[in-house]
Amino acid sequence: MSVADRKAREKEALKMLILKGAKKLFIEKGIEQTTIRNIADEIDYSVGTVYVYFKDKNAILHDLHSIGFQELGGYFKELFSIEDPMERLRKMGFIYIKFALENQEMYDLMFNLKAPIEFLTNCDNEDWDEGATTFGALKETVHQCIQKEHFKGHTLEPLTFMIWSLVHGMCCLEIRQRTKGVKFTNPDTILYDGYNEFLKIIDRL
Amino acid sequence: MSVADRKAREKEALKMLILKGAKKLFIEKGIEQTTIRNIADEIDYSVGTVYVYFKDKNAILHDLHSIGFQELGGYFKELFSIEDPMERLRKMGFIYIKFALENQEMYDLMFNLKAPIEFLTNCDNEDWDEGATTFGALKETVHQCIQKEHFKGHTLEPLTFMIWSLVHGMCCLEIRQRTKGVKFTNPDTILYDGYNEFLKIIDRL
DNA sequence: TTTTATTTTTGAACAACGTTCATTTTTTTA
DNA sequence: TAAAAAAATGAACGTTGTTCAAAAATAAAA
Repeated sequence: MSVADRKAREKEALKMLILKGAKKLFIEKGIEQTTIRNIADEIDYSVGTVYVYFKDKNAILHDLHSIGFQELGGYFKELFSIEDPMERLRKMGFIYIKFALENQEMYDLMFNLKAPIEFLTNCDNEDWDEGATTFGALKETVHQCIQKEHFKGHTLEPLTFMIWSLVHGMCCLEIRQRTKGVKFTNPDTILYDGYNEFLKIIDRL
Repeated sequence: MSVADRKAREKEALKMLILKGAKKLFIEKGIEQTTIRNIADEIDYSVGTVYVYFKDKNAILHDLHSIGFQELGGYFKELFSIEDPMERLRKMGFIYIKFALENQEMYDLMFNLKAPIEFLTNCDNEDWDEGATTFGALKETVHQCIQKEHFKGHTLEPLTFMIWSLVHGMCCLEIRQRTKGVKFTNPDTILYDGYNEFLKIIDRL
């Protein structure tokens, strides 16, 4: 019994080692530039071993995308202590942007790359649980704002989606380099400047 | 003299033929799933010929991204006749979303894929003219709104960027399939529903 | 027209990729 | 210590983007 247990633990450990190596290389040189051979080299195993623990590259990317959501959850932790939902909403956006800028490759993987969603589709999995949960957290905060008489005349779900899109859009444009070359007056702070315009608006709602 | 002219015209024609074939396949089966060999087959030329007319795959993607901006310009044409800048701003967003939904692969290429920007970087080109021009058009409309006493207390460039991000974010989430699996009540109309929430807000500003 | 020069097109060949799987090595069990 | 099971291996396969010497087609010169 204990042998099987240890084996299971070792299997899990090696799986994590692969993911850790993959993440390191992804951050170092980009996801597209990282090959399975690179990952195998990084952790001193052969290519074949990687394929014993992961069906394909999409499976690695999906698991790493899930880890990304855990890390985003870590960033969000400090929000729990904020009572006022409007205050929490404001801060949530800032943290979201901060996470995206500090973890660009992971953010790309979580919200932009096709691989994690393709993996789910291949597994006949209709739902994107990580996304649904995170969106649910934002929706709950917006819901509380509405209960406190904010956002009069608005509909919860579309409003929440609009807010998500607003911050996501900024992060996306930045990470995919669409803010470079557009000749902003203040390119370095445009994300936070843009978000502040949003804050100015909702302060009045 | 006329021979050289004809040759130049033929060169241009073949270049366009390659782009046309590439675009067809991109729309049919996706950009990532389309190979140079596919493109060559499509237009009954060999692989080598494609490389005579384009430095690499990024060059094709960049030229096609420029064509995409021309097409977006076509969608935007009807905006010129709208006098009221607020009305024009509202409609601009709708058309932007419409373009994105009706030309998903092209939109992805224009605003998401790294290839066109990588191409510019490789050519030591700092500027992304197509993006800057389109952003400029939006900025001009927002500027006229401000002149008509709308958006009091807001700063032009960050506000414009925020609006762009809002619609881009929605299109991006949709195209990259992040709206599927999140269990929206009305997944089919969420983009327009979300944008309508934005319209409700700016109607009061 | 025939020959030479130039331009255009070709597709085999290369390195690198994701992926597979028969074989080898290691570990567990008898 | 020997047999069985599990884990790890890396050569090999099909595809990819890309290159480039050779071939084919066209233009210029004779």
